[in-house]
Amino acid sequence: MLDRQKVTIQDIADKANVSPSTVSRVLSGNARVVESKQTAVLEAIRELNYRPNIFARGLASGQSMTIGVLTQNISSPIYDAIMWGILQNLKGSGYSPVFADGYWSQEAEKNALHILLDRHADGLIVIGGSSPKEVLIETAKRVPLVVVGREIPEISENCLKMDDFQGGYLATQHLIERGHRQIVNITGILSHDDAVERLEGYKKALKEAGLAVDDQLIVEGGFNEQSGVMAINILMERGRAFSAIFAANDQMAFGARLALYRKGIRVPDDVSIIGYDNQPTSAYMTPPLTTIDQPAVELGEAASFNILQLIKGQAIEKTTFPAKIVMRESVSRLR
Amino acid sequence: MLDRQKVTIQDIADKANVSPSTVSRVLSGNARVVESKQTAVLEAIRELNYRPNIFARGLASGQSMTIGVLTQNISSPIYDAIMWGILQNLKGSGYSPVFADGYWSQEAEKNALHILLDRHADGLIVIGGSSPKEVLIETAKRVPLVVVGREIPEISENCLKMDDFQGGYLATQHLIERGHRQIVNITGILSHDDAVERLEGYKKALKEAGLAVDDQLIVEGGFNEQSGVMAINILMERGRAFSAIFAANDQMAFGARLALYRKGIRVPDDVSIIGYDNQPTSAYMTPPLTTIDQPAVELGEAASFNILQLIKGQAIEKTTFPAKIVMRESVSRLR
DNA sequence: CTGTTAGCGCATTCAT
DNA sequence: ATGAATGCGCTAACAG
Repeated sequence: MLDRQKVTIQDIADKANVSPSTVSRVLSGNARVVESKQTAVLEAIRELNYRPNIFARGLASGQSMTIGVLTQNISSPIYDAIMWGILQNLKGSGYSPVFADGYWSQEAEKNALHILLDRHADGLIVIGGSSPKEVLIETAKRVPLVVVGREIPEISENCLKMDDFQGGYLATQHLIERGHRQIVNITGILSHDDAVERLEGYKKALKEAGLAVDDQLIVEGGFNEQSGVMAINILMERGRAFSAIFAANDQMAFGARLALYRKGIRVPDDVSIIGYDNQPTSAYMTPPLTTIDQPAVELGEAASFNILQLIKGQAIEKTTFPAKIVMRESVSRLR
Repeated sequence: MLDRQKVTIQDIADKANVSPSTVSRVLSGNARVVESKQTAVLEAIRELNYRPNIFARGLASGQSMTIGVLTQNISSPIYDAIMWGILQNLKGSGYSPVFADGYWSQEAEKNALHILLDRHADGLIVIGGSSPKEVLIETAKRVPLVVVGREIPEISENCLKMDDFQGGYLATQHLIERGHRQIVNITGILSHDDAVERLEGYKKALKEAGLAVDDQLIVEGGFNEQSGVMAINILMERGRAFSAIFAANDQMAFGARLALYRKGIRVPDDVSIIGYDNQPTSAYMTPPLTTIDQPAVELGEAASFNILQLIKGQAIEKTTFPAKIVMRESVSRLR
């Protein structure tokens, strides 16, 4: 055992000729301390390079001053944007984020949730995921919770989400309006609510336009580029003709686009594509991709703002993030 | 303050008719306990759904049972792969990883390091980064440390890295061998050692072949796709002709490729590209990209293996990861 | 405003 | 093999 953390609050107290409590007070800022002692303590802290022991602090106060963030895949661009938003708003709040990754697996996600709970996170931000809603409802009773990207009626106030159904609807409608009738849907992981909703939106738009929902034109993807590529292969094998694709996120849209490109199929001349998320990278990188806007950074900011409010015991107001199409040139009009 | 964590070790002791010490013993497994009491305790734990308080445990034991991982950008594919390797090896070790992100900024990185230290991580894995080496040397004295992707002579045993110089050299040599003489280098962030080394390797290969190093053909990138795109724009403005590009990572190679594509320049027919990292996504997604292999998962596995060894006070053996070219069809032979 | 006291929940002596 | 006692470093009443 290394003996770093040798200097304790008592050492500071001694050096500054005050009691430990006084040191604690200037540290927390919860009570007034005479100027002279204040500076003496601060000076001692600096000289001795004192760092509070978070274990002792957590044990005594019951708070960890951390916000647990449960994600599905830390290294996905959309999560990156959300996390960025979270960080921005947490800065200066005194709380630090602690991340745990669900790796798109329900088992790992459960485990990650436990880790966060065990670490006594003062608040929890759950981004998407496939945790049974009962688990989240139960969790919400024990600790301030904000769920991003899912709508759970029982704890609706804790949820922050875009209208995925509407997004899927708009995307599909956009294609229909442009004359497309054989429209593919590359869905997300269907154990995730948002994926299902986007699919339902797609179906609704078709039905509303009097078009049949053709299962052969629906392929379940995995929210990553590879699955977009594979989806095209699957579609080719099925042999159904199509003139447009609605992919449930930009990464899959991107994969699909590349797969088409390799087969010599042009976008949007031969096939139109619309994605989802409006990821900066997609926007900037790919040949222009029409997509549905997912205000990820804003979602993240709202999430951390809300969790802070909840921790402070203050009310939160429900913000809604409407679905919105961002048009670029990956959809063409059919004649 | 919520009163979750109501059930303590004392509750278990009471229910199982033993002393708290005994409960602690079965929990840690550090001492023999009679079978009957053992099962009684386990039963009580299960029934009361007991979870140890990590603060109390950390305070009493001085250990956190966590490994701090300092990254530069959690959401970068290469870090993702490294982290995956780390996770694999940590599983079942009793240690959990805790992540902190340096966001490619020295300031944020310093902060992240402090966070990890404050959390009393029992070991630290620092992936790349731009922390002054003095800081790392000092840190290594206080806590078991493994540095991935940097070579620091003073703590060489703690370092785990590929030969970036050799990688840059090989990549450039490969292009030269194929007849290219005007070779662009889109470098990484030059405050990072690995970026500098790849650049130096590039220069060495040029000189060795009797080619001049032309500053106009060198562009500093940011290790992401966007900077690859921008690099091409910058090059176009400069107006220097070139027939090949060596990009210091696959993401930038990818960006460069797209930028070229948009300008109607074909790869590899008009311009050859070689990347760095051999990222699965690149390999799978982009039109084949010749690249330098970066065994990220293996690096991650080695890192966590080593950190575990260090914590146990056991010796580690120095593994070397040689640079290796992975050839696909993004480099053509010039006639 | 400040010092004193008493735990927070657990691991770890030390006895037995 | 097991219980009792002690303390990890800090915060939060409680007095003054």
